[in-house]
Amino acid sequence: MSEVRVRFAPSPTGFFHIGSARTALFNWLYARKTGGTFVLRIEDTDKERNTEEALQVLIDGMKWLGLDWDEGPDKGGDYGPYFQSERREIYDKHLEILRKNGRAYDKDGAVFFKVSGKPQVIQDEVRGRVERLEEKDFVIYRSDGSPVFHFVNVVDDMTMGITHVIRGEDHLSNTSKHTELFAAFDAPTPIFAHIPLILKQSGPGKMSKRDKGALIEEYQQQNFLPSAVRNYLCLLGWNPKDNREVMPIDTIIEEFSFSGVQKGSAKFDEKKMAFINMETLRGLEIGTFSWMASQALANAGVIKGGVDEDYLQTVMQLAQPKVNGLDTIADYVGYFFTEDFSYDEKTTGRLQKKGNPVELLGQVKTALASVDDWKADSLDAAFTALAQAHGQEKPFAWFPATRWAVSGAAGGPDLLPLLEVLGKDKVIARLAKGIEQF
RNA sequence: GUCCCGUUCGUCUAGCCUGGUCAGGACACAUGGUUUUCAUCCAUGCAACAGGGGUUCGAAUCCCCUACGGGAUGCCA
Repeated sequence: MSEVRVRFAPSPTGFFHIGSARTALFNWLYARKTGGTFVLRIEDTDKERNTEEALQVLIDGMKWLGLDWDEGPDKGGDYGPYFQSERREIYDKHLEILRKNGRAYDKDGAVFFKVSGKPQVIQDEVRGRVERLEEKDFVIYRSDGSPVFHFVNVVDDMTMGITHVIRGEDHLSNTSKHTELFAAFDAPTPIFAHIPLILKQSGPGKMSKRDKGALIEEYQQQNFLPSAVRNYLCLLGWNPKDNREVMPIDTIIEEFSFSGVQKGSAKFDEKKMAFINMETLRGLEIGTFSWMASQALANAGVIKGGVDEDYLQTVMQLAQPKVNGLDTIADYVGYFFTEDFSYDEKTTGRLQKKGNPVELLGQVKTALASVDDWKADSLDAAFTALAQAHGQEKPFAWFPATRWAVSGAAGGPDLLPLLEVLGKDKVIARLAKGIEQF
């Protein structure tokens, strides 16, 4: 373990915002890169909003993204408690220090902090030297007796031995308040790194919880790969300075540095997110892919109960190179697992316009019924023989109707392997069912 | 209003520190190809240094100004 101690200090609001998630991620990356400690501290001072469920959303999201913490809720640690609501004694003790220093005074029923009047110099790891004068004394305890954010934040960072404060740029202007406080406690100032904000993809301003893609819960629900979401989030505001984009997390940890962090804020791009997700999906081991796909299929109600592992994996071998997301996998390969699939009406109409599907399907059914060695090669031979019997070189004329009859769709995996995997009985039965549709 | 931060293709960005490359890559988009089909794949194309002034033989790169965007200026966090 190195000396580095970083923290993520969210306040549980009932949702996990993408911007918060990225702040957590950058802290986590830095901790893992340096062999330091990643602390999760819960800023649950707002009694009204802080429910058990709200905390759970946060914890689920963190776990889903694979951002494990070394100290915090469920983990404990030597610097607890890790809930601000349980640290009141510590705050009050520190208020007394400031009072003794002559840096805190009462006014209008509240407690004010007396600023030094000196410009605060922040050596920011991302932005370089930033200088700002904190002009006015500010409130550290409200008239209702509760301590305010700036005060508790500094006291917590100080007492928890935080060495690096990595947070959103919206806190850059607040930093002069914080350095004033650290100095007043005669405590060393942590190293700051202010990371850019994530802006909404269209229109002005930062992502708000109402924007599409703003909440980690959405990605969980839509069966995005957590590693892909995490990868994309890394790329929003950081890059390894070469052209690599889709990378394993170990590589990102290895390459991560503040010099690679962007100064300007970045717009969220759902298309790129989807692309990274697809790329990540393609790179999965077939076993992993099959397992995840089966979860998605089960959620969609396509799979009920157990499925034969070998069959599942064979189907997924066809699907993996072509599918672009797990949220649509049920549409793409659902018919492999259930007879309860629907025929695409547009395709039905198109087939009727183009020729006589009933006749075509009847011919295919007869041709395939006599195939005993049910392999793609033999099926190819049977189709070719059928074509040649009708004076055609290639059997392409029979393909669209066949695909439609067995899958209900106009597109999908390669037809012959598809038929092979589906098996003779199902194919013959579905050809018959297809004929009845007209 | 004041203070702080920022600004390269539509988007994410490389290049800037240590001036000299047709300003590179990716997503998106367009066209063509492959494919029975398709959500894949391949090829090609489109497209940017916010504006103005300096410094310099030469500026995306260094300096200044302006504009625009964001943040702070709360007894919110």
